[in-house]
Amino acid sequence: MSTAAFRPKSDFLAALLERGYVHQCSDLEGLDARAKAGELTAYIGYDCTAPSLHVGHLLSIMMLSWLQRTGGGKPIPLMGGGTTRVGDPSGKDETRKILTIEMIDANKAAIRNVFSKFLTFGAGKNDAVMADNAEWLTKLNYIEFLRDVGRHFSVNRMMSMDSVKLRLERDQELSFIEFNYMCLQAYDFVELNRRYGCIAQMGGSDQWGNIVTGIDLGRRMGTPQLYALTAPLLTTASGAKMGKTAAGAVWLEADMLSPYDYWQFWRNAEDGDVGRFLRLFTFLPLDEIARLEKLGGAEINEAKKVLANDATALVHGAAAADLAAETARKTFEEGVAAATLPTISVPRSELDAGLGVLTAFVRAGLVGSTGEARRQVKGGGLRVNDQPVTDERAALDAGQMVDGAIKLSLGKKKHVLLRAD
RNA sequence: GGGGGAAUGUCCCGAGCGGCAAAGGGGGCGGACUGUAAAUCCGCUGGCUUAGCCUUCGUAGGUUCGAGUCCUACUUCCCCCA
Repeated sequence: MSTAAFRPKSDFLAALLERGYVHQCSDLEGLDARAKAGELTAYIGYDCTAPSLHVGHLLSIMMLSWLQRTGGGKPIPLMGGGTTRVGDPSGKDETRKILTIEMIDANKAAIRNVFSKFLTFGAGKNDAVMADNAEWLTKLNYIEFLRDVGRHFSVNRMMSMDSVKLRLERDQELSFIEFNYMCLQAYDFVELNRRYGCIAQMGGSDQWGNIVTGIDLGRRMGTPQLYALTAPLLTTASGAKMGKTAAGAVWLEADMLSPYDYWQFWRNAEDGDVGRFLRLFTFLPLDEIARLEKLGGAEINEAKKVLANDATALVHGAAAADLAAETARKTFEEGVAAATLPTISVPRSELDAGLGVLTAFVRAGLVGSTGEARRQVKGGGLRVNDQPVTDERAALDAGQMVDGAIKLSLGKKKHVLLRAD
């Protein structure tokens, strides 16, 4: 369906469309009417494959938040406590490793708390509800499930779905357990409708097939009309997948990625992405965003700071965002070591004995091995207290401490303070 | 069941006459230029106590002074025939 010509009547869809959250929708008008009436209960499912969500998930969390703050209805984040045990084959060319149930439960527990920063939970009409499909999926009886639910699935149609077709065309293995994933996800939709009157599922564009399968199952099993809404896959202006680097994903949990590094991630956004990111990842009014987006040349950096501050405040709180901004200002604009940079400590005795520079950088986690440290020295990438390291045999000692710490830097952006204890 | 092919630097893709720490990409990291951006150019991209040593080419053996390369068995994947 074309989204361009559509004129939404609900604040919810208006916000989503204006800000660029919508990729595909099964029925914009129908969804719009329900949101206008404030009756749109919608869910998004989250896999429990890692102990933290990352920026890729943020887009969908924002959608749930918009649903609540525009009064369009009730958001339901669904933990995939059950479906993660099976594994989603969508967009994967290989069978995913099966996680142990203990790992899944641990991940689930870690993931849950992010949502409290974006949603208000409770029993009220617009209050969010946390669900977990392990609650119903693990209790299913195989025979009953096949009779009640399985008979509604057409294998012929499932074979034609992208996620399945891709594997078959490439002659890659698609195990039975994965083939069942979409049945379970479809059943989730029906179950959430029964439990909470949920009528819409949102998600990334890769989830379209799974969502539509759920709608179809709902029709056959007698639910009211269900709706699908997907968000675009995010890439940076230069075409790279967003939020994934070799160093790791941009996690939302502070113990997986510090608020300072999270702030830096947004601060380093490409020029061409700033406007889009402001619309998608902050709640700033659109006219304000339009003003920031127009800044040219070096002034765009002001917009990037706003982006970094707001995006960090949403996930880690305003205080952490301010601290990160202040640390960055001192580090980059004044060249002073701020006290809040990531810190490591070494025993005082070790420092007094003279700690090798290479070892120090490895300890700080800035490089992976002394070999890498050597190479960085040759390339001029390492600095101690802002002085380039030229001699790889040099040693650090207490005499180099400035305000009780030695500042180690890799490149221009990565800094760690070394303290003695 | 029969026949043929494949597995390479623990990010990915991919070359590799028996002398190999192993071509080339992509990605990543660093440098220069800038604005903590992009683009461009340059360097790096197994480990260590670095004139040297150690460990890597699906697994296990074998031939050889020497094996990613040859032989045998096994594992996994793909193709063709039944």
